[in-house]
Formats: sequence, structure tokens, C-alpha cells
Amino acid sequence: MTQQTSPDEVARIFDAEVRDAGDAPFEPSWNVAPTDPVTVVLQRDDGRAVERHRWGLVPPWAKAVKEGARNINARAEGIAESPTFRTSFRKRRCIIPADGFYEWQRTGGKRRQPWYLAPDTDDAVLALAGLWSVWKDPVSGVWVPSTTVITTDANDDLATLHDRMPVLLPQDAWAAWLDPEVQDQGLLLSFLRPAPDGVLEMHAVSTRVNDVRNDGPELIEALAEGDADDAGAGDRPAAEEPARSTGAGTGRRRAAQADTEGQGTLFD
DNA sequence: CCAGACGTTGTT
DNA sequence: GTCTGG
DNA sequence: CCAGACGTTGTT
DNA sequence: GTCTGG
Repeated sequence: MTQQTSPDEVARIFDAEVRDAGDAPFEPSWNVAPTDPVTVVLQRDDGRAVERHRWGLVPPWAKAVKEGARNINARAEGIAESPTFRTSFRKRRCIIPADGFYEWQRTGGKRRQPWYLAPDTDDAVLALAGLWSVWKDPVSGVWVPSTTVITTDANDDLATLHDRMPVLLPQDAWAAWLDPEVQDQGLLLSFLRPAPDGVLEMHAVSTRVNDVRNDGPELIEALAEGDADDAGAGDRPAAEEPARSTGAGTGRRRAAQADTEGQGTLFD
């Protein structure tokens, strides 16, 4: 996924407060990879918080943090029963604010063609449905917050790329999803369905995104027409010093007003 | 009772 | 932590 | 998700 | 083929 929106901006959009920014400082990213820190929105006792969690849910019984790597996604089907996810589904739901996400298309050959998907409404932030947990490292005693992205069937827009997609929560579902007091599993599960068609724009991008060492706004640039099989940089080594764009105009978005309006229209 | 799993993706 | 398999 | 490793002994 | 790292 991509996360360019700053925690402060996310806090405005979701009516939350930034917490725990120190542990995993925010950097805009166009290539958020498993085990990387991700910005999440969740409900604490004293209000909504924007935090940074490790991507890949580490269950409480894990012996090592790496065990979370397998849990980067949680299938919506069975999420209420699975030992790894059910407690989080009942008590620790969150939203992962993403500017866009990637899907890899199997082309028949070995190469996987990445596509970038983002709201067709400029300035909207996607609200990916997620779960979170905390795990205490038995060796160091350090508490590690972690998160997972819930997936469901792909909608028709994505069907040619892949058969799954992240769950996108419409704005009118945010409050119930984040509220740990809400226990109506039927209601919660009803949110976990494919997004309506037409809310996402998609275009093929360079295979540079396939290497986690690459990052920067160039990763989401559309390939020229007919270049879908282009190697990009997938068969070349990643840059030794990957670009972290600090250029003007990146990592910023316009007023939250526009964001919330955009989001509000996504599922009308 | 203890040991071992606990997950998703995609491929065959 | 909790469930399943043996 | 994709990329990259997948191994030991011994030497510098 | 399968696992680990990011």
C-alpha cells in the first residue's frame, strides 16, 4: 500500500489524536511492505488515536515477532472463528488509512505485473479495515503493536487482476467498526464485503515496486500504454540508496473537508 | 495427558 | 490463549 | 505482496 | 519447493 498522508492529517480526517509517534516515526511511503510500520487509526479508552504499528499481526502467544509476518492479511471469511484473529475481531478493530494499494497480476509468465489502485476522487483517503494486537517480547520486555489488513473477494473492477482485495470501509461504517463496545458480529461482518465498482482508478506501474528497497512517488506513475510487460527495474538491482522523496508536493494532501467529502461519495 | 498449530497467496 | 490431534 | 536464500569449515 | 526478510 501507499501512505503519504501525515499522521496529523489522518487525525483530522478521522477525528483522532496522534499517539506513539516516537517509536516508529512517520515517513511518507509509496511502498509499505510487510513488517514495516504502518499508520493505523483505532479507538482507545479515551478517544480515537493515530498510531504506528508493525504490519503483520503478532498474536499474544507468539515466541518471536517474526511470527507476525504470516499474518499480513486476514480473510474476512472465518475472521470471527480463527484463533489468530477472533479476539482482535471482537475487541481490537482498526482502520488503516491508505492513499492507494497495489495488486499483482499473474500474466502467465513468471513476472508479476503490479497495478496501482486509488480512489478516483482526488484527495480521498481509503479506509482499509484492519485488526490490531499488542505483543510483549519475552526477551526484551518491549511491547510491539501490530496490525493486519482484512481481505475479501475482488469486485468486478479488480477481477482481471486478482481474486481478492482489501476491505474498504465507507465513512458511515467507521464509528461502529472502531468502537470496541460494538459486539454485533452480524453488523461488523456486513461491512466486510467487496467495495462497489467504480470507486477505484487503476493503472499498471513499473515492477520497481516489486523490490521493497525502492520507494518514492515515481512508483505510482502509470506505465505508458502497451508497456504492461515492460521490465521496469524488476530485473535490475534496486538502487543502492533508494529514493526517499522529499520533494515539494509529496506527502501532503488538501483539506480534510475535501477528504471526507470525497470519502463520503465513494459508496453512495 | 502433551504436542503442535494458530495464515494467506497462488500453483498444481 | 485455545483448540485439535494423537 | 515480492525477492532472495537455501551451507559449513575455517581463514582473514 | 519452501522459508525468511523486508
